[in-house]
Amino acid sequence: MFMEQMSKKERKRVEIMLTALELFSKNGFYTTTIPDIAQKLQMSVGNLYNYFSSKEELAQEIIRFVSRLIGERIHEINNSDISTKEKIHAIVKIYFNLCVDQPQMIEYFLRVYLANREVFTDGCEGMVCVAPFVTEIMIFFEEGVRSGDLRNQDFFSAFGLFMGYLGGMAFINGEKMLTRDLESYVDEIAENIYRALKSDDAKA
Amino acid sequence: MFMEQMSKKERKRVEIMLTALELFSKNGFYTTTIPDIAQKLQMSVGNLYNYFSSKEELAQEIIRFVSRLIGERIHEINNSDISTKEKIHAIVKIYFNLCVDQPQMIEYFLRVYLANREVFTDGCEGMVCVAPFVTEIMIFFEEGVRSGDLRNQDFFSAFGLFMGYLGGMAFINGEKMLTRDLESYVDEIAENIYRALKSDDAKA
Amino acid sequence: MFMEQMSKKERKRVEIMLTALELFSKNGFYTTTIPDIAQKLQMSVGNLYNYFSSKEELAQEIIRFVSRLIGERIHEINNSDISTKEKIHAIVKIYFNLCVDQPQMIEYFLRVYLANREVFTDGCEGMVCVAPFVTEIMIFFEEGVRSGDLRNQDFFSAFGLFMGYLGGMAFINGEKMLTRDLESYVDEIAENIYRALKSDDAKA
Amino acid sequence: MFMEQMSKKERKRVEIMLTALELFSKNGFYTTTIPDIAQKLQMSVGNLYNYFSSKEELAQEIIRFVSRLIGERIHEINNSDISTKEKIHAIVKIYFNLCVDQPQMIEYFLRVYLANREVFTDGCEGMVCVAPFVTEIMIFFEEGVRSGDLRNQDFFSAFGLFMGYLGGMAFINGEKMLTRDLESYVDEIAENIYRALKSDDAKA
DNA sequence: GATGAATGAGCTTTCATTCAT
DNA sequence: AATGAATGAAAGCTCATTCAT
Repeated sequence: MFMEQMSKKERKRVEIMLTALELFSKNGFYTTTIPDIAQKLQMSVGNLYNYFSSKEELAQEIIRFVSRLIGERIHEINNSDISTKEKIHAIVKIYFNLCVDQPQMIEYFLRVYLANREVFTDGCEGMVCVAPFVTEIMIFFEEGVRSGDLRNQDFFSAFGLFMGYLGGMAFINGEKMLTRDLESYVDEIAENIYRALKSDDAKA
Repeated sequence: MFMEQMSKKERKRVEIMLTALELFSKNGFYTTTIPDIAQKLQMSVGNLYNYFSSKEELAQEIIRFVSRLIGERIHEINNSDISTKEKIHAIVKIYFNLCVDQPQMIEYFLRVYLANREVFTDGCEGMVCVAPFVTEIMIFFEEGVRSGDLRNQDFFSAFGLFMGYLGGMAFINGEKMLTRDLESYVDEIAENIYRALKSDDAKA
Repeated sequence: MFMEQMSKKERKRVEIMLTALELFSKNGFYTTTIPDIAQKLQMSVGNLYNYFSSKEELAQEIIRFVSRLIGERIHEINNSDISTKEKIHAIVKIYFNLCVDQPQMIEYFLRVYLANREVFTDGCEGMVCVAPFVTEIMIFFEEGVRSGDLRNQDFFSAFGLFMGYLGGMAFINGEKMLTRDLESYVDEIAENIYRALKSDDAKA
Repeated sequence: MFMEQMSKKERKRVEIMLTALELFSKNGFYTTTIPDIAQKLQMSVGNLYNYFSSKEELAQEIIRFVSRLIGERIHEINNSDISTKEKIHAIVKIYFNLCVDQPQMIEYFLRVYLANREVFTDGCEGMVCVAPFVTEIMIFFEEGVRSGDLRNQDFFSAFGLFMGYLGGMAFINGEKMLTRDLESYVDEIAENIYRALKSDDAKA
């Protein structure tokens, strides 16, 4: 697995990031303390600072990590030989799977990264830290337009729809407001997205 | 205006809420301090506690206030005699107007209320504090379905699309990622929403 | 009763003192706030300051009041035509009755006056504020000695025994450590005190 | 001495407790602040919280410490091969010595522990935190009864006499009301206690 | 690398007291 | 006499970060 080719120090960095990811997602950035993280890792606070020079740097590395990971998943979908409609379905499915299996990642995105912008400055401005992920969505969209499956419109109109919608559902699910399983929504939500974006001459 | 029929104490409460709303939205809940709020109001810290018994209570009252206010705007649209498609357009317009004219309100929703759920417990669980707003969206959706304009689907599928999309655009706009004016997006975004939700036999 | 010959202002002062006595005894001097007292009296804090110029003055007036009241009870016993042994019994009885019927008074003595000496300076030093009560004990003791019933010893040796003992029992009772009713201890405790103080040639 | 076998952290805890004991006794629990204690120790406020998690916990640990220490002194007396009458004398002597040499301890008992019961809850209810001391008095009393030296009576009647009396004298002494040296009272007070408790057939 | 005691600024909250009305 | 909003100093406590070991 990917941990194997890393140095011991890199492996420890990842371990710290995964633990901090969990705590930040569950309890929030400001309500999670460095001692909390160190304790869960059975590590001293002083030593934690040998791996990350500040709480902010740690938070930034985590969003880069998460963005890269989600980006990779979408990259695979972009590279697969399926229709635009099927790609939408696949992306929604991947996203909701993540929400259920690794909720920390999506929660981190919504409740740490998006909500505490003041933490993600100095090297994380704009989209810098989430570029791998945004780029893949952009590729998906442009290929859909080029192939004639999607209407040509402002990228952000499409991006906001796609990501806002999925994020919104993730939030509603996190609040335990859904009566059904989140994964059971995949079909209808993929359908809604497709209807919103498809070109008028695309097949239903 | 509405301030006139209030007692002096109620007016001061509203004044405090508006100032805190501004600071919380701009700087975040945890990074805004009570002394910050008091200073901006030219008021002593102690006196602020004569109006709100804790920072959390203040935050909760603000979300109730904002939800009521946005709910009222949508209520007017629901009551107006226009088509479902036009209602979608009107809601998007209202929302983006707010984003531009009173960005604090939308930011508060996205970055304070949604992001710091631990603050909104004890009287604000689930949707309690945003009910006025959610209810109006629900009414809009159900009337659209009843009239045959919208497909009948799970409410949250529609709600997530609508609100996730608008929230996503507000966020992107707040990040200064858009090259155009947010309000110039109203048409295409209303169109996307309508396409996603409309029933198959509705007119284009 | 005694309230009748007072001015309206004096009556209000007593009312405030009785309420503060209750709260101070139950919750302690520092944990009881002026707003607490005002609220229980259905009175504004500002107005309370028209009657007492500070929290400390209020506390001092209360101890004078309590000391005078207990002093009067003992005065009656001193003036009654009974033996020294019977007087001891009567004082213990009066004291334990008070503990049961008006526990605030004894508690105030033990937990407010004795414990927070820093509050009772400037006009309450030494025994000044409890003189009425101490004086009666002194009279009791000196008459007992003069009559030959009690051994002649240092007044404070006797006073410490008498009052320390009763105070100790009141404390133990307040802590709910006794299995029996406090009043059922009157006989044996009066007996112990008498044995400790009586002169060698007095009858058993 | 006993500090030697402790870890560095335990030694610091004791150092903090002794300093806090002094300040709490002299100035009271509520009028002594954490910054006061830290300053006297030449230590930062934050660091003090590395040793005790709250002001209340600190106060509780102190009473346990004091109770254990006084308990040990009485334990030695209980174990020594002297008459009941001599034991009473020894306990009074030990107690008055403490009052003179280490007044903080007795004052802490009387003015912090007994007076501020609300501080000593959650792990200090009833007698829990003073058990070592109370237990030794109980042992003394029961052995005295068993040996026929003391009358058999309710334990609390005897305990209240013994401890109330000594506490009362300590208080009077603390108030500078005595004209003589406290230690000069040992004989007559031990005598009074013995007279009160001894059995009728015991020798004078 | 690893530890965790130490720092100190800053947080939320409290409360006796004052004073304009 | 009566009100209660206003003050402001100070309290208990937290926590990111440092540093001697």
